[in-house]
Amino acid sequence: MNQSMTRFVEMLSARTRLTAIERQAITSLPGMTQHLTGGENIVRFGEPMTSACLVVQGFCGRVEMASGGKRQITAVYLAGDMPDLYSAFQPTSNSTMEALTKATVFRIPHRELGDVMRRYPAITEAFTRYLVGDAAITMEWVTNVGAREAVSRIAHLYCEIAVRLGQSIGQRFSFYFPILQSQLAEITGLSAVHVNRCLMTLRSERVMSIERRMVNVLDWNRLVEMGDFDPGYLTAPAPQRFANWDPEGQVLTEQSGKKDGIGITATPFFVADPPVNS
Amino acid sequence: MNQSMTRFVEMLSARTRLTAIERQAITSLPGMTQHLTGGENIVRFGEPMTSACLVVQGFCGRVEMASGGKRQITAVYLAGDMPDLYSAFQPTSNSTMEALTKATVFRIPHRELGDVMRRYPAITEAFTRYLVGDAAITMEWVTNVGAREAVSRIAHLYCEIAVRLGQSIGQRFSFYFPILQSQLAEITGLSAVHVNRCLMTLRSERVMSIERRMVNVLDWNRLVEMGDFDPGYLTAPAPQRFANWDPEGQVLTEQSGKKDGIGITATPFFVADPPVNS
DNA sequence: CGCGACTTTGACAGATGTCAAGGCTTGTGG
DNA sequence: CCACAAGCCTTGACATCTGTCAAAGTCGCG
Repeated sequence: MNQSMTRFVEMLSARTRLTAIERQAITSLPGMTQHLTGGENIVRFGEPMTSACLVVQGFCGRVEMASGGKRQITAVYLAGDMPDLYSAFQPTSNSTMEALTKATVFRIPHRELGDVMRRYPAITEAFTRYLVGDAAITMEWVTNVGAREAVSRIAHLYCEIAVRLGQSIGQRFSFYFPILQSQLAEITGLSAVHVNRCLMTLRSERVMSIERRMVNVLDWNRLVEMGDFDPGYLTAPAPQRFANWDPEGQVLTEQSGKKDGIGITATPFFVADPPVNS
Repeated sequence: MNQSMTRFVEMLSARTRLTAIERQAITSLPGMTQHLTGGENIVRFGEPMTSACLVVQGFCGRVEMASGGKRQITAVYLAGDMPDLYSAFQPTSNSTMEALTKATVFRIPHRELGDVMRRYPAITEAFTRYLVGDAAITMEWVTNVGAREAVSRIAHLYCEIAVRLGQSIGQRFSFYFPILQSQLAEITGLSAVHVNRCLMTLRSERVMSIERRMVNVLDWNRLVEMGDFDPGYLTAPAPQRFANWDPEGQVLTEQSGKKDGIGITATPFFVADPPVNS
């Protein structure tokens, strides 16, 4: 669990400057580990929710049903993602979430998330920015599915996953992404057969290949080009922070952040309960 | 401007319980009115932003470019929407926003938005829930473009717009939605010619017709069915609220909310600056 | 009244979907 | 360790939807 939680905190930190205390408050959030088999539902559409989950291992996704039983996967979540963080703000599920592969999730009660947001306003901020980042990905998916042709859509997806996994290093590299071709079809809005044809094309052109669930990128530049991929939507230029902004304009270091542990700093927006030191 | 601002506050209130004071704090946000012609850019991709805008009149949208100059509209915003509220949290534009028709927007400086969020934690919450709602729409668009065939996509879009405009009353009704067929094509990921063919089908089957930019819904049930439309994603079941939660479990009325005007209530999460009464 | 911007139509091309069969992997049980 | 079964991948033939191109028709604005 630890590693995925660390990853989650890193993603938050990429958009919001968090102190060590705040980071730890997130890391030590309690929850319940749950193991899932591929295809198993995590939450169903319309259900009331009382917890949000962190993906610890494996891959999860959101699925929407269209008429004729056609399925559309509208989001994919990797280890370290928190797919339904939104539910902490709106506790009714607005789509079905399922494990795309064998997966482990860590369910954190909304109550705990609420507590931590109340104690640390910067964490609320961080969550909101995380949601903003998520929305940017979804928007890019609209473009992917709406404006690119088949091979591009698939190439784009693999580019995105590679970057999100932090694996896109150099021209050639491999990563584990055990998604079925039928699921790729549901992601890209294509038929499974056509996905297969596209993968064959990518393979025969020495751009990428898939062997026993491992994705081998053979020519990253080419893949990026074919996928019309610009990673800009995955990152924020610089981390921000409103809460507890240092009055002197001095950047909060992990040092100065630690002050939160002893008392209230200069300009708190929240009246913080004293942080619990586990 | 007033009417669209009221609409915005209503949309916030649908998801977050706001007091009269808080609502007024939003309503009286200062800004600058700006008039735009159809096709004109509001913000370009990647630009730093210092304000967010409320759509006062007309229709705006986000546009992403794919290779070969193909454009995809990933979101449409109506009067009362705040298309780039996200920028208050992440002040770099992540897509180009343009006026889809002649439009008027009201630009509110981030500074002011930040102020109001700082003073009223419930407003921060409300903004976050608004962003969550926006994301739900975007996700539905992925499904629309990825999993439905041409006529359905178009029908679905019109259903969504009708509901968002609050115009879907009864079996037959009309509303003004002056979008070009070429823009419809950019929204649905189809070619303009094919959009035309689909519109002709809808017309000949007496489901809906378009006359001089007015959309006439002739058979709402049928349109909903053809569009595979379920309005669930547009609404939240019940408004929520964390901030200043009444300790007795008593519901905040506009009365009790007014207490905020005089001082700090029992369990504030924020140390509020005294609200400014304009 | 005339021009420019949209819409409408037709003919044709191309991309992607569907159906169906056969070949591989992978995991399980003997 | 082998054999089998189930699920997944691959391929081919063919159908269909949607895109492209081009021209004519319509609407609205100056």
